[in-house]
Amino acid sequence: MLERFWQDGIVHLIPRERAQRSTIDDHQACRAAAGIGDPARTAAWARRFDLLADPGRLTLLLAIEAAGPIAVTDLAIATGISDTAVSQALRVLRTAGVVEGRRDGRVVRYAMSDPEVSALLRRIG
Amino acid sequence: MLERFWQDGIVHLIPRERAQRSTIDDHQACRAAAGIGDPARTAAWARRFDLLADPGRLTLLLAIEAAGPIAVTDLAIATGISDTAVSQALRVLRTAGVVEGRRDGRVVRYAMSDPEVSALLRRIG
DNA sequence: TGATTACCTGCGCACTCTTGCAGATATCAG
DNA sequence: CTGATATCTGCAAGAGTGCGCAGGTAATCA
Repeated sequence: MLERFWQDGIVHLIPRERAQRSTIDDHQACRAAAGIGDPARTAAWARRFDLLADPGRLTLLLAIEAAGPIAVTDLAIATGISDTAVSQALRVLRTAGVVEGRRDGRVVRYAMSDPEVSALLRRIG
Repeated sequence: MLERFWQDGIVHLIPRERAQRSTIDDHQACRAAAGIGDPARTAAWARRFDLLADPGRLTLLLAIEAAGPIAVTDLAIATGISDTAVSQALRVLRTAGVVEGRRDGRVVRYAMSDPEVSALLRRIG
């Protein structure tokens, strides 16, 4: 949470304790601080990117995005990843709320459940 | 590199060695395989996401995207990250080709150098 | 030249994450 | 019930990573 305060007649966004050391360029430092935005929002996006950062998970997500609700076995065959690794990856993605699985007899079919991630995947696909 | 081949009169995209185990749904497995696309492309995106996955680096990138060419010291002050950590993060980003620094006297100003990442940052900002 | 500023880098610690193996659970077929 | 299929889950190994500390380099100023 950055607090606004005045200094030299200009609104600054840098907390006082950090501003003690002289900046190279006040204006740019303030624009940078403004560009960061809400730390919680940044953390949430970092978490999303972290989920997409593993080649195996990214491949699985691209497959799920393309093939809609799809069984674990079919994902393993389509991607060439061992079914154990697929199951582990899906657990991580499920816990994070990025995918969700629905049981149908012996089969569990997975689909995307985070619209932001879906949009991101369509953008890079 | 997936190869197309015929089976049961339908074009499949699953390599033969994986297709030995029976699929739950052939059609969906093939759509999934098609959705994966080029593995090299997927790996490149996974690498990009990995760079964005660290909260510190993501914060720095948002700051750089917002404030254009900006000095290391100003980045440290604006983000509240130690200058050592900023320098380390910038080295990683520089090596990956996401940012580039230009020297101006004692100061090195950093700017974005990967349009894809820039677009991504503007999208979430 | 010597001091200061701005930035970079090697090292080491602590932490996290992915994966394979082995075993457990759940559902269906006979 | 028995066996087979589909999926899930602990555990341990191995690799990778971010950060602080201390020290190094480059450029400016007195």
